[in-house]
Amino acid sequence: MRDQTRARVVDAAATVIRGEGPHQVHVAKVMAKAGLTHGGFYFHFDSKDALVVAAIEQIFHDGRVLFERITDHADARDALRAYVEYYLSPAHRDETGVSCPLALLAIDAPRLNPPTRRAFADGVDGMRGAVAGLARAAGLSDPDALAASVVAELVGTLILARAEPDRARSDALLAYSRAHVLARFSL
Amino acid sequence: MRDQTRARVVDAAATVIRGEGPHQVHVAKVMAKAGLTHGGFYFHFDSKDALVVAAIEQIFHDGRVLFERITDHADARDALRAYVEYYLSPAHRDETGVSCPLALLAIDAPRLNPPTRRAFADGVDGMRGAVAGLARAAGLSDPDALAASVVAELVGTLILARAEPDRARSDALLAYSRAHVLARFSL
DNA sequence: TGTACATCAGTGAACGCGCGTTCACTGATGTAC
DNA sequence: TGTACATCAGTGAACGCGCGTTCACTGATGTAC
Repeated sequence: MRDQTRARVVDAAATVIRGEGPHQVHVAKVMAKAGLTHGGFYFHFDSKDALVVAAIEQIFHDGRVLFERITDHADARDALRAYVEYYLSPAHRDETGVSCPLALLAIDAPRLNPPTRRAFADGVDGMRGAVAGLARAAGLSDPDALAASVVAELVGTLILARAEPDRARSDALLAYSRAHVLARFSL
Repeated sequence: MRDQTRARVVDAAATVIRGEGPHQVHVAKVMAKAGLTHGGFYFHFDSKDALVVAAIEQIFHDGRVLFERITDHADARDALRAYVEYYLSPAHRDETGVSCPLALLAIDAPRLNPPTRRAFADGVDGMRGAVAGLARAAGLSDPDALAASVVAELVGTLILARAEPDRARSDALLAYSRAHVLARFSL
């Protein structure tokens, strides 16, 4: 019961962060989203910051699960293609639920409190490592550097596509980077 | 006198946004930074949001001036090279003053209030247009699409380089993207 | 040139509200005997 | 099996502080005559 309630609160906070950013996490709002009153909050968390840390870890966890589901192919080249095509799709750009943590949090990362920042840095390492692993399995040269550079390109494109108010131009931005990244992966 | 004071307040707000993000702009703090008391704030601005809009416009203006200074070369290829090399330099990553507005604000853009969001979208258009102009002058094919894609790559790399706590790894990230972007510009 | 008045560019106190945190209390569930 | 008590998982009121906004006021400067 206790663990389930806590998980509901963390999920509610993660939803707020995804939709409105980390500084819009407010105790009473998140507790209400979870169907509770704010008074019981400190039975589950030491502070609001502790909740934010837990929610960001949850966001990275959800991101990893999504990544594994999308890249679940026997062939590493198929996995890379599926990943890039999903990452730079209009569906991913418009997704309000589980999505890439980096595109949600990267600019705020240097300003977050130390434990939150560590949770972020660990998440980025995991992401880059996973892409590098696929690149290595696909026989591409210098997979670590390639993965780091491509991840930066994917994240930048997704962020700017979400910032572009004109839908057609946003779609074009995604399409161009998609073709370019696939070429970099020799796909 | 009035205009000078207002400009000081806007600059103070821009400094706060650059260092701490748009949601850290507080009337009393910004006025104190400008050497004033908070009571006089509404003599210069209609609301706090109006100040944020003005500060973001200032940030884009400063960014354009910086861009023009760096790309002030007779040859378009020299200008592109200078731009990319500065953009992806450790100095730019560590710069706390005037810097690229996109790398500071892009994730927050969709959540800003409408006038602020418009100021952001106009700024992005100006940036992409400037890079596309240089690409066209350098004789590169499909300059608009190339500019859009490269800007996304630059922004993504700078954001992630700033988020990476390990300095050596951050430097490596910049170096790899630098080489890659210069190659895309045939430089 | 001097006087009266208006406007400018602020100051500093106060208000009201939101939000993080605390705390006394409560009904439901678990445990001892 | 029933009774007494402890613990769990919350509720709801209250506190204190920060922050956006308002307002009465003030000394300095500008303008009319």
